[in-house]
Amino acid sequence: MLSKKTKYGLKALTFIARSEGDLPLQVAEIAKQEQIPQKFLESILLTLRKAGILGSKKGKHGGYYLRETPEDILMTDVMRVLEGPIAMVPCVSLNYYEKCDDCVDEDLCSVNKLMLQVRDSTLNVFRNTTLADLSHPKG
Amino acid sequence: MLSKKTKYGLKALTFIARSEGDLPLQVAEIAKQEQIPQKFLESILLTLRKAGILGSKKGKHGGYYLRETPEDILMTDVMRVLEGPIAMVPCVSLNYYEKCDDCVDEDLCSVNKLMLQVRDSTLNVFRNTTLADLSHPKG
DNA sequence: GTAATCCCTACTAAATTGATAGGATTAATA
DNA sequence: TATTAATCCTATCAATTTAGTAGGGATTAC
Repeated sequence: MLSKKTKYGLKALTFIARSEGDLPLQVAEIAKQEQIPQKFLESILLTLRKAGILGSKKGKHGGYYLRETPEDILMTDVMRVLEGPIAMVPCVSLNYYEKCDDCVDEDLCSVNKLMLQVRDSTLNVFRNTTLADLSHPKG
Repeated sequence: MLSKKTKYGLKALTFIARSEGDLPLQVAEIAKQEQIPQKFLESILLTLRKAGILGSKKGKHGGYYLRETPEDILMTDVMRVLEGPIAMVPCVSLNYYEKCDDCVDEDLCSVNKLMLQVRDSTLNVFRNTTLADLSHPKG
């Protein structure tokens, strides 16, 4: 299951991408429009900012904005920040590889074999989808 | 993350497929060979039996066996039984569709748009992978 | 200097996961 | 028929994760 965190994060990013003004958008505004608990959203946007996807401005009239144009924001990056590793098992993870302690030979492991394919196909989707793709009515 | 249940289930199925004798295999044997807690594995194999993927024989010299040949056991079925719906959100699920209560228009929803693609690509893998594929040394 | 806004830490309730425990039921066989 | 070996079933439990809440600190516009 997709976590609410990821779901809210994606919705918020899309909302910001669609607004595309010069002014930063406030958490309160996004939370209201997208029906997301404000405090929860706050922590999510903070994560996205720390990851370099969002920028922020503090104080009055502050808020969040995209660091790059939607066309340049890939889902690989967004999903890794929000949902964690794309691989479903560490032994097929590109960025967080870890050998299973119980696994004698990865080439013989059915879990490895299957999840490798799933990872590749999922990665293929994320690598070819930008925030712009998600923000347009059709596409 | 893939659950241990699914991981163990896949390993057990592969083990049974590779053994391919006439005799049913006992939980204790599989658990020992695959390093799986026996009681946990018991409940997993029971689930697979109730789903029609495994058959069982009770009593002395009993055990579990495949109901079909490995070539005919699709990962779509196995994964649905072990891990649940393949879709990461109910609104893109084929078998368990549910509309999001907060979502005004699915065609405009970025989460829907992205997860639909992920579901399709994952489903494509599962539909084209059989237990036989996972059981052979190469493939 | 005040109001608005992000920033940060800590806490918590509920759900899920990964088991374990104990025994009921069934079947082979001596 | 008694024994043994297996599946079957229910209940319980600890640890972890998820989804949030609470409260305030820091910063900036005006």
